[in-house]
Amino acid sequence: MQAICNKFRGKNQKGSGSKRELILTSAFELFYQKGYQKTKIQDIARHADIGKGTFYEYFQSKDTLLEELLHLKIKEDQETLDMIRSSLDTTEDKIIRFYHFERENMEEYGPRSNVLAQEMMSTDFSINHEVQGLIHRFFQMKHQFLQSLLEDGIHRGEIRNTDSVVGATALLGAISFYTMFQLPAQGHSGISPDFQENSMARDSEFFRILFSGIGGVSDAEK
Amino acid sequence: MQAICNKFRGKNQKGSGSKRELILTSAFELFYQKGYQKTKIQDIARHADIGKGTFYEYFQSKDTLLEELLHLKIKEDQETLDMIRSSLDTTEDKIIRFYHFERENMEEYGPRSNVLAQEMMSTDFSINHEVQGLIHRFFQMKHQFLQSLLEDGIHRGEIRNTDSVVGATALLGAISFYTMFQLPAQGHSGISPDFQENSMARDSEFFRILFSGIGGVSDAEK
Amino acid sequence: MQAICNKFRGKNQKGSGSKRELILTSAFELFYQKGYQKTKIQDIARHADIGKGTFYEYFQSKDTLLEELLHLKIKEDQETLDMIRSSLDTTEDKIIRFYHFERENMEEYGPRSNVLAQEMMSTDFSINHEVQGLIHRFFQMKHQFLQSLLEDGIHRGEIRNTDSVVGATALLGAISFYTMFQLPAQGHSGISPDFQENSMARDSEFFRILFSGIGGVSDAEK
Amino acid sequence: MQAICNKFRGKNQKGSGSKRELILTSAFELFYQKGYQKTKIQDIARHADIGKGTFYEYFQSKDTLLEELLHLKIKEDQETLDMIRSSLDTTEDKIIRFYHFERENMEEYGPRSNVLAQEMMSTDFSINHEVQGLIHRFFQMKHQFLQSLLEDGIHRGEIRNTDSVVGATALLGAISFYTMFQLPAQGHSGISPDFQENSMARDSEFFRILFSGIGGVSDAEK
DNA sequence: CATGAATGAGGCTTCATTCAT
DNA sequence: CATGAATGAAGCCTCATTCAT
Repeated sequence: MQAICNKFRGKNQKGSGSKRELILTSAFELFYQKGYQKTKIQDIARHADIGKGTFYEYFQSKDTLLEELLHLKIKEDQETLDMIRSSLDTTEDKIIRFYHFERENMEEYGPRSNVLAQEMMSTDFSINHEVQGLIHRFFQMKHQFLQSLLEDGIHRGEIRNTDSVVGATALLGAISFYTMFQLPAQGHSGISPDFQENSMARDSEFFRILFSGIGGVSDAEK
Repeated sequence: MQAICNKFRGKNQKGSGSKRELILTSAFELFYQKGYQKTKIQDIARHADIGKGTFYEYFQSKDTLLEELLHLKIKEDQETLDMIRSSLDTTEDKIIRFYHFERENMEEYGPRSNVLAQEMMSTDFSINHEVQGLIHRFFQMKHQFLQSLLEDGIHRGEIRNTDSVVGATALLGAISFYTMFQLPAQGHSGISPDFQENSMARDSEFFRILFSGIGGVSDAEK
Repeated sequence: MQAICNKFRGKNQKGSGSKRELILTSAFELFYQKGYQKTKIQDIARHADIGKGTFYEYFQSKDTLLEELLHLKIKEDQETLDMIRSSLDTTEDKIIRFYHFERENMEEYGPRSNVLAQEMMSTDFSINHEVQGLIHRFFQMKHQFLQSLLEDGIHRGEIRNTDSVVGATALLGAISFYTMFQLPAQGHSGISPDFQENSMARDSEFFRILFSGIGGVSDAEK
Repeated sequence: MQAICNKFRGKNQKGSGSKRELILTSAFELFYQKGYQKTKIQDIARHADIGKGTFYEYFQSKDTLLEELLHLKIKEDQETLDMIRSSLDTTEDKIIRFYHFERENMEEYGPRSNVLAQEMMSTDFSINHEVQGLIHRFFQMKHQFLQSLLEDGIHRGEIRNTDSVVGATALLGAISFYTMFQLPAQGHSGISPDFQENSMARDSEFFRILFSGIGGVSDAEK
């Protein structure tokens, strides 16, 4: 997300872009922390240490900012996902990398266990249709990434022959929640107290579940 | 949700309770459909066919209403989950029943692919700390349900010996997303066009993935 | 203008209409006195002795209010003009009545020598196209009234055979300015100090000019 | 208006004056086209092809600019009017020349049927008292010009013996409106569709009305 | 109890003006 | 002199909440 400004520019761009980037970063962080609605322009300005009016030198509106933020995030994430997809790793490793990608995303912003994605699903976001579509695209992107991963894996024999659409959905959900529950909710202990430690071992366990399911011992083990 | 009022009463309860129940139901439905922020008191009043002032005869504030709604929902869901848990079904069937429970929840309200749960995660909800806690409890409840299901299943040998915390998280995420993506997003085709048909077959596939994972063919199959 | 509320109702109308009328009257008065732009919603609210929010109970926006005000004014004026036109008076008397109508209009509102009409011509008004059109209609109405008066007068032999379009324009301008300059500008003496007295005699002189022009003695007088 | 800067200098004058003049011209043009309120400092700067800050090198404020613009316009117009007044033409010709002067004024700026004068009457202009007075003086100047023309004409026997104050008012109004209605309103057909053609013949008719009035046939014609 | 008219705090946005470069 | 990025006062509008009937 640091490179945001080098990748995308709205119509309002000014000289250096450093302040524009500052606003983007501040806004993104606050949206993660407090949500879109509760983040006031004033908050963004204060956080970026600029005047309220300055915001509007760089962005047409709060809505426009969100739009751009989503565009950027989608573009950026898409690139990362493409890189993972085209790597030479096994399907399993690619999925693990996706998980780490999600996790870094989450850790980078805000102390709350809140995913922008989750928030985006909120219909409170449906201020304009443009944003609605972007949010949709955001999910679709991740879903399609996993889907293509599965299809490729199936083709290569690394993945059991499953419905890739269903599989991608399950994977996305499992990974999203697993990621989300790692961060402690603000002021409340996490979903489970145990979640704060042993992350390495727990991650292994998580992947084992993803790949082998929770089902009873396989016939082979008998 | 129809039975909400018979199960729980806030401090404000008045005589009949029927109007109170009407408000609760209306609010719940609208929150599902449009989100908390975008649902105005006026909307609730209109939907319940009462005056705006009447709302405040039964609830101290919009926040209070949400609090109570969550309390009720938690209580109600808790009861349902307890019933499932104490049934004589196999662990697998219990999980399937949980999925159907989630799905009914989703289908009952609103045309949008919006889960109150998802929305609740949104920090836009965090108007007061009380609500924050409730939202947390809401997730924790489902998580703990699945966790105990897993532990019980492991004990009974129906479930592979897994970390129940991690497993419950993965299950909850997978089921939540799978449920969520079944409903078409407003104005946008669902996450995948294929998702609109063959629900029976797809569900089977989904559960197969949950139980057997996506991993390659087991040794036994060789 | 007093009867405004009985003649026209926007979509927002509430019960009695008396408060709505109060707002309309207050706004109309303030627009006359201070102009549209300089009149703040707060001003209207204070003048009508209501809360700022109350304004929006009765009108969708400041723009909408202006629109309605123009609609009303046009409707009302149109009726008055129709009444004058269809009366049995001579054309000359009808024109005199039109002058008095304009003058009453002016005296009714505000201490300033400002005509809503003049103000309306200001492109500052061009907030939306709807309003633009209304302002245009406003002038057109008066112009057409005078035009039809002239045509009728010519037909009846009371008026010299003139181009009615040109004649109506000249009449409208002369009457508007003559009316306008009667009221002292705020803080400045009127256009001419003499304008404050002898209004009867001056009016006669004005009409003599309208009917006989300023040209030299007619041949008949020689 | 091109000669504006050579004729008048405010307190802020700097070296060359050419940039100052540029700003004045740009501002004047834009005020005519869009109105004072809707013309932003940014617009003026862009139109004059200078930086926004540069504006403030030459003028203390937007208000000050308007003040000066009015001062200049008054001075310039005054000179033109003095020239007309002191010419050897007949009174009738002088009035015709005044009309053409007004008309050129109008045609020179902007496509809108908007007279700065009209706009000036708008109290939206009354940002400070100084400006109010200037606007008043602006009208008074034209009024006095016509008044002195009439008095002179009466003295010379070219004009019927009329009240010169009233006569000047009627003339100013008639000429102003006749001028104004020649230009089509933005987006709306002019006050009358016929107004777009035959300007020569129409002008003659207009002056005939001014000089002979609209009254019935004179006795002599009988 | 029921109502809805009234309210004003609070949010987004505009734009004249300042000031560091 | 020239610039334009930065600013914040001020305006419009929303909506949760109150209160008189």
